[in-house]
Amino acid sequence: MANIQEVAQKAGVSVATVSRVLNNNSTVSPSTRLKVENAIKELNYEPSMLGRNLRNSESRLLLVLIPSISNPFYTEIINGIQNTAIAHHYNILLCETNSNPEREDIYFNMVKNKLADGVISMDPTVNMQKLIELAENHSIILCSEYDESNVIPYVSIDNELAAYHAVKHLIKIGNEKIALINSDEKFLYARQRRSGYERALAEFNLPLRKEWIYNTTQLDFQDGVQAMRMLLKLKEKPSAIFAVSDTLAIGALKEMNASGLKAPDDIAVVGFDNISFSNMTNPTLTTVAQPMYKMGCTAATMLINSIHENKVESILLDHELIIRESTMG
Amino acid sequence: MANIQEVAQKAGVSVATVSRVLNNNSTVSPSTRLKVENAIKELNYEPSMLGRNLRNSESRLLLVLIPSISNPFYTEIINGIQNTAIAHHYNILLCETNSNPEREDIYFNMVKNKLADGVISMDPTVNMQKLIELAENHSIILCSEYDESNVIPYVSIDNELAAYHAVKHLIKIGNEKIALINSDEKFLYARQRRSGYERALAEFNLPLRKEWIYNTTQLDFQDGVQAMRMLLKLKEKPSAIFAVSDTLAIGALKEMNASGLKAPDDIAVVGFDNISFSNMTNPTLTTVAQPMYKMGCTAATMLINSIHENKVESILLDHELIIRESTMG
DNA sequence: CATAGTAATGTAATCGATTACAAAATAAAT
DNA sequence: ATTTATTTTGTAATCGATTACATTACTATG
Repeated sequence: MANIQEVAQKAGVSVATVSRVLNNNSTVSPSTRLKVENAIKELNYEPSMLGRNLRNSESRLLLVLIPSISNPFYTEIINGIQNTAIAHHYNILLCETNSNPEREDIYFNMVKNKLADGVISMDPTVNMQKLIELAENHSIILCSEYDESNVIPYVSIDNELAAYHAVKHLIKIGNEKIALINSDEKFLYARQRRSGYERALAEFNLPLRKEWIYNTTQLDFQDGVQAMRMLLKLKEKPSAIFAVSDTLAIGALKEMNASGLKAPDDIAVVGFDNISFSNMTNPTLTTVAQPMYKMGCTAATMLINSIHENKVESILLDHELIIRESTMG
Repeated sequence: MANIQEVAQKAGVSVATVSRVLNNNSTVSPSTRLKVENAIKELNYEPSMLGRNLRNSESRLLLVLIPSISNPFYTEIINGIQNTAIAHHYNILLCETNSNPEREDIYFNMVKNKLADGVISMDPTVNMQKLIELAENHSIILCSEYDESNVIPYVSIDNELAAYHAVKHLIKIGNEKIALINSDEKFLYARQRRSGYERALAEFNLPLRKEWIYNTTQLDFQDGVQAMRMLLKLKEKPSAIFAVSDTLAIGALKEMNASGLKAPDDIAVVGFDNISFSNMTNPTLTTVAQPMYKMGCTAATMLINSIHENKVESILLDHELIIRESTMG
């Protein structure tokens, strides 16, 4: 691959002139511009981003941290991020951390090393301490997951309110014994959603029974299966279930099926996230939809603003309850 | 962020010495090494990859092209790629092309621009012409998808044989009227799987009826729903279905459910890919599993070998038929 | 025609690292 | 003590671009 020197030589001009043509900056006479353009074509020249980035000390690359690409929840968010980034001439680098701190470090280093201009983190297991440290010198946005200290700008939804709405819906359709399948409450969203669940119960004077709250370690289908298995063993079984993730809810439905139970007649189920599978289950799953695409766009816009040294404010977007068969009689 | 000059100054040595400590290359005396290491710590210095990469003209970044991260099929492959890459001190850049040629161009340019050292393409819609052109000067591996011309090394499975096995299984359990839900046959794998389907039918002297072959445009659930809807409208309905993707098969199951039909009693169904959700459906889905993790590892190993100028041969890995409820009486 | 003013191009420093080669410091041998 | 060999360190070129500043080539004006 040719470099700028060779192009300059072939065109019979200096490297500066070639660079000017490349960036169509200052005034280059039409005739020399043509000469340079021809030389570029002939040599099949492509400017090296390494050289350019080193000089400009920017990479126009954005890091997007996700714990696992297998979680369909991230799909639309990433689309939003990507479209927005590309519109601003940035590219994104999808980084799957698998919640592995070492892998996380690799990506943090890319930012420190100027190989990326900023980070959007969607990893709830991210080392917040390190991230905050990184945020002192670099642009970082939290998306969907965030930190209460509000040191790092975030975009998310009101998890407490969303959970409240979901549970209220279950109550409205006649349920009084409502279980919660929650993830590990070390995560902020898990604590917030539990709090919304509790608020709804309290508001209608329904009992809050701790055996109806099951915490999973992961968010896989299998965890939902396991949770439901436990709940069905109870003497007093719940009549409805709010799961904080569609994957858990789908696992729960699967286990109900295996036990010959039907939603919503035997047990009504509400999930969270509106992943594409949630419309493929039998019955289809009632769920809370987050404005994922918009969330992605917003996160990207915030990050790019932050990179350009603009002040950035955290944002909470609206959610929506999508009622399907698993809560419709 | 400090640079190597400042470290050198603080340590009272030359930049060369600092660089030597960084790469713990040649012999640096223990005492100066200590001085340098202290300076590095004090200044919180991290070497700039831009400078290093420019000088070494490598980025140690691998591009992984996928059409869409929403397809769960890629999950394990990517894990394999990532683990192998990291073991060799490479990082991967996940690139979602959305089958958009412009986006594809962006990523191709990153390679031409030395911002990435090589590419693993898993995008069946990739512009093969351009890719082959790129392969003249750069390291490229095709994974799962490939090109018959064999100009670019690939790792895949024997699609014809896998389809043959799947259909033979349907025949063995007593089906004679077997439909094929195939994707667009512009894709090589689609042609190969159809060919395996036809071979199995021919071997058992079963009729090959063109109304039992349905081609979808995409691989979404909805396409499977649509396909099944058409097949159920036929005067003579098939008794079994081989779908070339689990997503299609799951859509088909969904539509059967909606019509009050049960697998396998009314219609047996076999999918392809063994995505995690295929074990969550009701009934669970019989499917052809590809050794996805291994495929990813192999692809990464091949690419890294190729980057290091080693000769690389294409490889076909073994598949496995996983029999579940959708074909078990 | 001389000269000022503007447009076009070139020169060379710079970004932050690596490394061949040169030079200095130290150790070993006579 | 001098020479030689070896270890350690420094100097400066290099990777491929951008850009401030200098210089040259035009144009216009009196």
